[in-house]
Amino acid sequence: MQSASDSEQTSSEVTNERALAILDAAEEMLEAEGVEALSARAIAQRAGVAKGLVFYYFGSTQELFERVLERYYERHKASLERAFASEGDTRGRLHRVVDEYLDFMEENVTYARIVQQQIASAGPHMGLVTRHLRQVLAMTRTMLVGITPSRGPRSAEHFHISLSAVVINYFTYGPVLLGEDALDRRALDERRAHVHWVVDTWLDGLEHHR
Amino acid sequence: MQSASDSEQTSSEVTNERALAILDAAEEMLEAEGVEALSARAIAQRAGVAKGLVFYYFGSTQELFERVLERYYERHKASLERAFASEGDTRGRLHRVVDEYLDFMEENVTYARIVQQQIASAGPHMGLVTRHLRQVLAMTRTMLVGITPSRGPRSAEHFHISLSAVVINYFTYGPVLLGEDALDRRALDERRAHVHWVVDTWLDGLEHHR
DNA sequence: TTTGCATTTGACCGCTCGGTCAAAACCCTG
DNA sequence: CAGGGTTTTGACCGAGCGGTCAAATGCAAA
Repeated sequence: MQSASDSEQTSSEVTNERALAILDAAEEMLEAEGVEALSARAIAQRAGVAKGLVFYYFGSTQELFERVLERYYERHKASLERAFASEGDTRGRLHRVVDEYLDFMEENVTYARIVQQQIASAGPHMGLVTRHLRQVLAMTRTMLVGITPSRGPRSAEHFHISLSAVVINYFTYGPVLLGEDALDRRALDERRAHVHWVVDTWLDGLEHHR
Repeated sequence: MQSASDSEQTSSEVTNERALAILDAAEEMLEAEGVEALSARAIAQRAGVAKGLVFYYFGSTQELFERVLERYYERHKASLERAFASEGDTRGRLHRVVDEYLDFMEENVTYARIVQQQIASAGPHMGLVTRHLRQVLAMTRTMLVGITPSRGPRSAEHFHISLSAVVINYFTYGPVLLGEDALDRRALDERRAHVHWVVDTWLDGLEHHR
């Protein structure tokens, strides 16, 4: 096989066994220790592999990190598309999207953290993150067409930012403001009810405004 | 004068001229280069001072960073308290709080970034950030008493998280999703209108629910 | 002027980082 | 078995980091 570092460019799969081990190790460390604990040495050790192999397969730690982000995003996208494709009126579909979004975040709090962190710090992976987030925005936009005006303070863009803020920030701010049990089952269900209430209130407000 | 590193503990002022220069330099660098560019060397150079002085006055780079955070927070708090203290009914006061919040964020985007970053990365200054954010939550809570139920999905806690999410995230996600001009005067005014609409819709919904 | 303390300096230490690379190990084919 | 490409290793490099500290400087009181 060729040195893998130049054999793929976009979001193609990592097939090689060792490369996958490295990728998994990186993701595990990210979940367990946080992004600042990541280093080629530590990842290699966790994967049971020599440090050089990280660079052999991924070229640089940055590229490795991007592959981890890609994997997260693929799951995120698949999860949302499922909900977007569902049947019913906009209100019902929107509730399903929100549920899917919340489900995903429950199981991937780390993803929420990384994205917020990258955005807030203008980190080195902004290009990737930008591309991803804009695709999600595009989904929301097509879904809200006909419901929201195309410009102004009630445009789909504003709702998208607000809604994803309401969803995502709970997972980062919640534990800080309410204590660690903010991510308990009970608390999460309560938050879910809150988000659904927010969605309904907004939709009512939008209808009323027309 | 005593070695300043142990002369103060909480949020007391930095009076010394050189210490202030260092503090200002740190804040400037934070605004200009981002948090990862911060280093004792770089800050000292920008302040026109030897590196050792940073440790002489602040003990460690961590403590220096905390002082920068403190200063931001003092301004934030002062800004919000002004609005909370205003006259009128809850709706009017809430709009004033939101306006003040938006004004503050416009002028201190860096603060928004740092806080989000610390929270998202469980950074080394979580204790400080937690203390600050909880004080702000306490303000919101007292303001919404009688309007929101004390528990459940429409509690003041949920609204606080949602509202501050809607306010703050625009400054971090906006430029990513809508392009750099998301922070233009025009775009910011539009966002302001959106946030006010959100507040009104929520208050209407809350009244309707009682 | 001398003494003593507070302030200021920057060379220096130990450490970790990302990344390189020559050599070793592995593996398939002739 | 021999040869040759691929994969894997880990010592090594230069750079930057936070932090220390002995020495230099400034300064005010005796």
